[in-house]
Amino acid sequence: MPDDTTQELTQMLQDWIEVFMRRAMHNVLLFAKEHNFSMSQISALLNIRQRRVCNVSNIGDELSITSAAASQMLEQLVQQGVIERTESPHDRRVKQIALTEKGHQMIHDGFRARYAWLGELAASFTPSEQEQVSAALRLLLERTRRLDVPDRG
Amino acid sequence: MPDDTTQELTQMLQDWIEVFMRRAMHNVLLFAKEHNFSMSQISALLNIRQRRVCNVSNIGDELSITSAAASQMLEQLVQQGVIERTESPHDRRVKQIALTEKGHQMIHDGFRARYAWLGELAASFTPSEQEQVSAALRLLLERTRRLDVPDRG
DNA sequence: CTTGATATTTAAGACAATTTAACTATTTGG
DNA sequence: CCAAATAGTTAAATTGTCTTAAATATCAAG
Repeated sequence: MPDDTTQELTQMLQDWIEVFMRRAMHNVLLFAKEHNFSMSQISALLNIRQRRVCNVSNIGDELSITSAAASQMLEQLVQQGVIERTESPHDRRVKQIALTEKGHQMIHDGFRARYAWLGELAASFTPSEQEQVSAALRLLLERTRRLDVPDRG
Repeated sequence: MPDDTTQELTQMLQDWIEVFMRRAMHNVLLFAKEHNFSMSQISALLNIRQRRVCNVSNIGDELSITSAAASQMLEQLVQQGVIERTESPHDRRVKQIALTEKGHQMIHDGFRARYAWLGELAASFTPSEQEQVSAALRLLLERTRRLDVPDRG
């Protein structure tokens, strides 16, 4: 049974995510429409970005689609020049997928443009509040990233 | 030109959102698959939940689809019993859309189940850290909600 | 070298979401 | 009361994504 402060923080995190989720969904839908990406492709791009490099079936597994579907979807991303597909030097059956410079740039710009409101939000705090919130987010980030890489540091 | 602490906080928020976004996308895709909802439907449900009540074209505008498409999509949600569609008393042309009790429950349960990792995350902090992070999130929430309702309080 | 398994690709078809166009019902403004 | 505008629905056609099935290429093991 979690104690009071744990419960309160959990609730706080859930509230924050609910509020943020709507904005995120809206932004993602707009970004997708603007760049002619499907939702799967957006999700794939975010994944590739995180992993830096992966293969076709990784993406299929992640999105719960067949690797045939993943292959077709990734082909479109290659055509658009946002990812590159190279033969793995270790196993010539597998194709290594990675973002191109253009792909990196597009995602980066997308985030910057889409989250201008974060700048507004940040500026609405007093300097001391800003430091307090920054410190808290730093803690959160560090722990969350630890969850992303469960083993082998 | 924003000052240093504003910039740092903005960067922190962006980093947090990037990390969170991947997890959110993954969770949303799973939730959609599980309940047989399209991405549009998920987004519609979140919107209806926020607005409490709205009409068909509101949803169309929000998702950037025609109201014909919105009408068809909402019809499915009615069939599944998660929203209800009633005639507006003020203007009999418009239909008021709102979540049913079942719809509320489903979204609530979905959040709770999907974000169990937030409990883990919360528990990984010391009590004093928990209070620090809670306080920061409370600040963030309050300001963000203020952005959601720009005018007429 | 041969057999079986794995990674990916391709083509064909199924299915779902969206648009277009036509239509009904209702309101608004002269 | 009438004409134009608005909100929503329906059907047909379009589009795009996914699955299935078959094929290719490579690896791993005997």
